[in-house]
Amino acid sequence: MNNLPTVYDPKSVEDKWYKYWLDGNYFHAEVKNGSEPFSIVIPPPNVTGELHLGHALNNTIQDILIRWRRMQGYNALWMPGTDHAGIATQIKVEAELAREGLTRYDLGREKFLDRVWAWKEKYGDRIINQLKKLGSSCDWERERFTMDTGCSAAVREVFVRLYEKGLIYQGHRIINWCPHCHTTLSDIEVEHEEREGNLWHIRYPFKDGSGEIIVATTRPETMLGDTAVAVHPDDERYKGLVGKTVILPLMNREMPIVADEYVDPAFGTGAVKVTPAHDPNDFEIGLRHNLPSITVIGGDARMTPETGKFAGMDRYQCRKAVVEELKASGYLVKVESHTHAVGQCYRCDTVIEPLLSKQWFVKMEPLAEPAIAAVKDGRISFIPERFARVYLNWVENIRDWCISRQLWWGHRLPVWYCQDCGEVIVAREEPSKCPKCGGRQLEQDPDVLDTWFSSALWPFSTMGWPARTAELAYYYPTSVLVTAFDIIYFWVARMIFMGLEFMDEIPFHDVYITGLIRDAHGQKMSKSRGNGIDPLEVVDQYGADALRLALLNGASPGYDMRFYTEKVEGSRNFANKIWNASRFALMHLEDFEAPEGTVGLGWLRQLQLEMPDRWILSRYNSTAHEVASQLERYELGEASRVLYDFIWSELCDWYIETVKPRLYGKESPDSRRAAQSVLWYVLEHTLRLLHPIMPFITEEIWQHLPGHGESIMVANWPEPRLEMRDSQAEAEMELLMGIVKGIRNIRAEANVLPGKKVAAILHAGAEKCAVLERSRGLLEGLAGLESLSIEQELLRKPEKAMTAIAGGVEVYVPLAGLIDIDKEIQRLQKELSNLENEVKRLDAKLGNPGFVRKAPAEVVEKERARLVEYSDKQSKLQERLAVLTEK
RNA sequence: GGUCGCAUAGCUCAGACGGUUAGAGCGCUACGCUCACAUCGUAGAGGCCCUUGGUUCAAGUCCAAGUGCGACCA
Repeated sequence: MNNLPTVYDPKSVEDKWYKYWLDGNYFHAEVKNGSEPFSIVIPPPNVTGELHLGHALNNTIQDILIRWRRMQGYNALWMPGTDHAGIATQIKVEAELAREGLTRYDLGREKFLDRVWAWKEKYGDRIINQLKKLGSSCDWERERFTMDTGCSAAVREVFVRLYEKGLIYQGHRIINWCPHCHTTLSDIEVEHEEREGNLWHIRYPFKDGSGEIIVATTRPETMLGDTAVAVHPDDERYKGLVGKTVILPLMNREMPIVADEYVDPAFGTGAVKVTPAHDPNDFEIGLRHNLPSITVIGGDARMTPETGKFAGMDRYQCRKAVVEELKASGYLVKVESHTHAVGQCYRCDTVIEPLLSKQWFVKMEPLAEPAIAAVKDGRISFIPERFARVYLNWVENIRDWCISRQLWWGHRLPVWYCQDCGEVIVAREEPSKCPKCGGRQLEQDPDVLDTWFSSALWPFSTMGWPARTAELAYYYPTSVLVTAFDIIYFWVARMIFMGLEFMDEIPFHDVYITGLIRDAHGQKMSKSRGNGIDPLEVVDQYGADALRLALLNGASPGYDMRFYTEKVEGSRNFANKIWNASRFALMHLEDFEAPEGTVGLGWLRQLQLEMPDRWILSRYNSTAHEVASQLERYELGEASRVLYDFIWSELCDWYIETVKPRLYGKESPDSRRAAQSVLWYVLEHTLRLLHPIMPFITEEIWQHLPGHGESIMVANWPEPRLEMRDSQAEAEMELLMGIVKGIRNIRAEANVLPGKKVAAILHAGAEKCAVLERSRGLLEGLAGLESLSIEQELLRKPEKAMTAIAGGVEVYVPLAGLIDIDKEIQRLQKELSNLENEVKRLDAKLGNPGFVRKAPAEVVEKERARLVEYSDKQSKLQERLAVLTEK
C-alpha cells in the first residue's frame, strides 16, 4: 500500500465514498422495535437558496451527532427536506420575471405558481446536492418539502382544528404591512432599527378659541387620520382640558381630547395625537374611547382619497408637504431631532406601515402555556442553557400571531366565503356548497399562510401526521434540534407549541443553538457586504473534511465564530497529517494479519508490549473517553481538538517516532509484531473516533487497513477501556520525553546540526537508571546520540558540557569547542531564577497553616511533591552553576 | 430603557468541578528536504488572564461594581 500519494487528495475520494454509502443504504433508517431511536429533523433550507456557511455548520453538527449515534448502535434517523420559504421565494421569482419585463399580475396566479414550482425544482435539488457534498448522512428516501402533499394536508388539518377550537380567528386590527412585498407580516418579521428622525411639535387649536394644545409626533403625515388627542389622566398640565374639542389643522376636523393611561407624560409635550388606523397603540386608545378610524395611507404606501389634496402622494412626499403646510399656516411650533426605532421588513428592508386590516390570527395564550411549562420543567433543554431564558422571555410575552399573507406562493388558507350569504367556511377539503344557505358560489380566501406555520409542524408533518404512523410512534419526539439563535422565535418556539398541541408531546428533547459565522474581521456575512464565503468553493479547494473540522475549530455552542482560510488550511494540513501517518502505518503493515472480529483486550495483552506501546494505548483510551464525554456535552469543538492533539502530538510526534526502529526490523520479530499490532489498533480505533467529524478521509484510510469491514460509518463506536490506562508507562514516557527535549534544546542552543550525533551522559538514581536503561535505544534515536552513558555514580562531572535537568535526571551533553560558557551560565541562571520563584511560592503556600489545614490532603500532597521536585532541580542547577563559574 | 453575552500571547480562540511554572493554532525567530508527511520536523521568543473591590487556605476560574464591545427585546 506504499503507492498512496504523499498528499491527500479529497477530490478523488469524496464522491466515491458518498456514492458507496448511498449504495449501501447506510443512511436509511427504518422503524425497528427493540432498537433505541435517535432522530433529528433537519432545519429545512429555503428553496431560494444556496448553501452558505451557516448551513454548512448546522449540517456538520447534525451529521456528527447522527453518525456518532449510528455508530453507537442507535437507530439513527436524520429526516431531510426543504422549505418553500413564501416571501423569500416569491421575491426571487418576481425578480426573475422583472428581468423579462413582467410582473406576477401579467402571468396571473396559476401561471405564476407554475413558475415558482419550476424554480423550486431547480433550486431545491441544488441545495440538497450541496448538502450531500458536505457528507450529510440524511435519509434521502424520506426527503420532504413543506408544500408536498403530506405537509400540506397537515397544514390544513392544523388550521381546521385550531379554528374549530377557537384558536384561529379573523380580526380587524393594526397589522404590519410591507408596502414593497405587499403583504402583512407577523410582529417578529419586523426588524427594528434605530434611525435619526425628527419630533415635530404641532399646534392643535381648541374649537372654542380658548387656546391650543401642542402635540409631538414622529410621523406628521399620519395627522391626516387623527381622530383625537390624548393626555395622561394624572397629568396636571392638561387636567382641565380633557373633554374639550380641538380642530385638526389642515383637515378642519373636530375631535376630542381624551385621557388615557397609555400616554407617557415625559415624552414630547405629554400630549399625543391619536391615529387609530395607523398605529397599534393609537388603535387601542381608539377602542377604549370609541374613536373612529380613518385610513389615510393605503397598501401601496400612498395617501388615500380621505386625505383630500394629499391623496396619491407617497407617504414621505406627503410628510414633506404636510410639514410645509403646517409651517406656512403657523401650526408648526418646532422641530427637534430625535432617534427612534423604525420597523423594517425582514426580507426587503422596506419601512413597515402599520395598517388597519382584517386578517387571520392564531390566539397564542392557550398554546403558549404548555410551551412555557415544557422548558421550565426541563422536558426540553437548551444548549447553552441561557437560550431557555431568551425563549421564555418571548413566549411569556407572546401576542397573537398574524398568519395570513397576501402572497401567492404558499399554503392557501382553507377558508371559503359564500357569496350568497357571507358564511365563512373552514374545511379540510374544498366544499361544494355553502352549509348554511346551500349556495354554490363559494370563493376561497386568496391569502396564503405564513411560511412558518408549516415549518412549525415539521417534526411531525414529515413523519406522516395526521396519520398515526409507525414513524411518529417510534422517532417522535426527536432527540435534538440543531439551529441558529435567530430563529428561536420563528421556528423553535412554534414547533414546541404545535408539537404539544397536536402530538401532546414535545417535538425534541434538546435544542442545540449555534452562533453566527462571521468573516475574518468579525463582520456578519451578507450579500450586500460581499464578504460571504461559498462553502462549496471551500470543499472544492480543501475538501469537505477540512471544512467540517474548520467549522468546529474554536466553535462553542451558542457563540459566534470567525471563519478564515487559515483555519481551513490548518484543517487540511491535519487531514494530510493523518493521511501520511496512515501511509506510514500501511507501509509497515503489509505482512500484518488483523485479528478476526472484535478485538478484545486479550489480543493486546498476549503481545510483548513495550513501554511506548502501553503508553500510547493508555493515551488512546483517555482520548476515547474524553472525546465521548465532550460529544455528550455537545462540545463538538472540544471533541475535535482532543482528537487533533492526540493524533498529531502523541500518535505522530512520539509514538510513531518510537516505533520506527522496531518496524524497520532493527529489534526482535516479537517487538516488531507488537509495534505493528498496536499501531494498527490505535490507528484503526482513532479513525473510528474521528469518523463522525471527518467522514471521508477516515473511510478512505480505513478501507486500506487490514481487517476493515464494510464501511467505517457502520463500524462500532469504540468504547474506552479505562483499564488500559497505565500510569507507570505514562510516567516513564514522560521522563523519556523530558530528557529528549532537554537534549534537543541543548543541541539547538549550541547550533548542532540535526544530522550530527552527540554524546550524552545521564546521572540518576538506581530506579531511574533502570528505566532509562530499558529505553536506551529510544533515547539514542530520538535525541540523535552517538553514545549514551547512564550513571548512578558520577564521580567526575563533565566539564565542557551543557546541562539539563529533566524529571530528576541530570543530563550532560559534552560539547567541547561548541560551548560558550557564558551563554550556558546565562541559560542555566534563567532557568534557576524561574525555579527559585516557584520554590518560594510553594514554600509560602505550604507554610500557610490555613492551606495545610483546609485544602484537601491530595492537593497538599501534590504541592509537597512538587516542592521536593523543584528544590531538587534547583540544587542540581546551583551545583552545576558553581562548577561552571569556578572555571 | 430592559435582558443577555463577551474581554486570556501580535491575531483567532481553549481553559467543565476554584489548586497546572496559564495552553493551542496561525503569525514571528533560528536551524533542517533525517527512508510517513516541507500541507513537514526541531528548538525558541511572546502573557499586570480589562479595572477595582470582595468571598476563600487558594481566583484567569466564584460574587459585586466599573469600563469597553456585541446581541436580543422595547
